[in-house]
Amino acid sequence: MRADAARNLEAVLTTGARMLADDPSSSIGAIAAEAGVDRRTVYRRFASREELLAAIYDSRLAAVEDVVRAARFTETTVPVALHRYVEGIIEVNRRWPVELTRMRAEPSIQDRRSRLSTEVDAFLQRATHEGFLREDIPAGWASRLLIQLLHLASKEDMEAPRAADLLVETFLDGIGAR
Amino acid sequence: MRADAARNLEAVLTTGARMLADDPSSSIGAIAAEAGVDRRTVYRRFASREELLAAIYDSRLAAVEDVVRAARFTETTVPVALHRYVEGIIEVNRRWPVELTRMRAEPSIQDRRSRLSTEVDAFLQRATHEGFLREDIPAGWASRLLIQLLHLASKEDMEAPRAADLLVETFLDGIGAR
DNA sequence: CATAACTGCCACACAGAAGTAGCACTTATG
DNA sequence: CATAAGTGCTACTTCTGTGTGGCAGTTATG
Repeated sequence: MRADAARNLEAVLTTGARMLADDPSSSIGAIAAEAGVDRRTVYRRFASREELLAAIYDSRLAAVEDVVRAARFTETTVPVALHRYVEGIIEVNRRWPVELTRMRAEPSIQDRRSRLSTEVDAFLQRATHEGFLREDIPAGWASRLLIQLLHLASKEDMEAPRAADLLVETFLDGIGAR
Repeated sequence: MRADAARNLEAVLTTGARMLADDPSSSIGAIAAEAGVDRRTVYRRFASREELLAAIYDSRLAAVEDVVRAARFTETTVPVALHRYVEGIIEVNRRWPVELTRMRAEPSIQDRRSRLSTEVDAFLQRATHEGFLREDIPAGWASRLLIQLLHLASKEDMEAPRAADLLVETFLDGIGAR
């Protein structure tokens, strides 16, 4: 692929992610215009709107997979892995702010998604066993809470590392006074 | 208004809220069908799609206003008011699961919305002064965290009071082990 | 039960977006 | 610099959703 074509493709994907996060019904024409490209150019890469969405979602998923791999959930101490994971996901959320829930149906993507959440769940369970998390909370609450906090921290106007610190502190200690 | 007409109107509003929360681009036809009503009936009440959305949003806003009023932010102790507020909003979120962010532009609605968030912010500030919340957190973090936790707890499969307890506990203490 | 209110259905014009086709033009790369 | 890759533009068809009109039929309410 030619270098400029790759640049255009990248622009379409990231711009699309940003616009679709803001308005899920954004038209291909609008996305193309915002990316500085003709509508026809998008259709040369993607046969349909669905394919573009799948490609955007795939980009996000790949980025998340990289973060999970780099976090080394099973090989590092809980605090270190948690910080690496949180900081990484915040950056992914900012670059690929796509609402994951929108992509039901795609079986292959669904599969990768559930594999990731299994890994995170296992990590949280390990954290519980090692005494970092309370044991008297409903099943699933920790993981859903973490996801929600990640959405929140990603939108916060601060550097990813600081946002990650704030998130982890809130996650573990809440914001109640001692 | 005739009683059956009122029932239909109610069905259109609540069904619309539910469907639009799931897919913001739901068509009026789809909403009408799901509500067991003809598409034309919707257009007899609302001149346009925008008006229907505004009416749905207005319903939610009114419900939130009721909850805030009933919470008595300035007249009750912090823990009691917080619990009342949280439990009330969870119920509102379940009956009117509309994404508020979608309604930018409407000036009158925007106004009521900002008034509500001002009241909540003032309450959280009072809670901080009275020693219930930490003082060393960034401005706005507490209120955005609370909103996010409310989304999370509303989707949880448990009675509103239990979900409220879990939320408040997480809000104040986090989920880290002592 | 008479009446007014309300509804369902068929039909229509209109707008916007999806997707497709071909051609002239530009530009990265060997 | 020659060439193949890539792009922009105009135009077209198709489809779906919005919004409107009219009319026959049903139903709540006095």
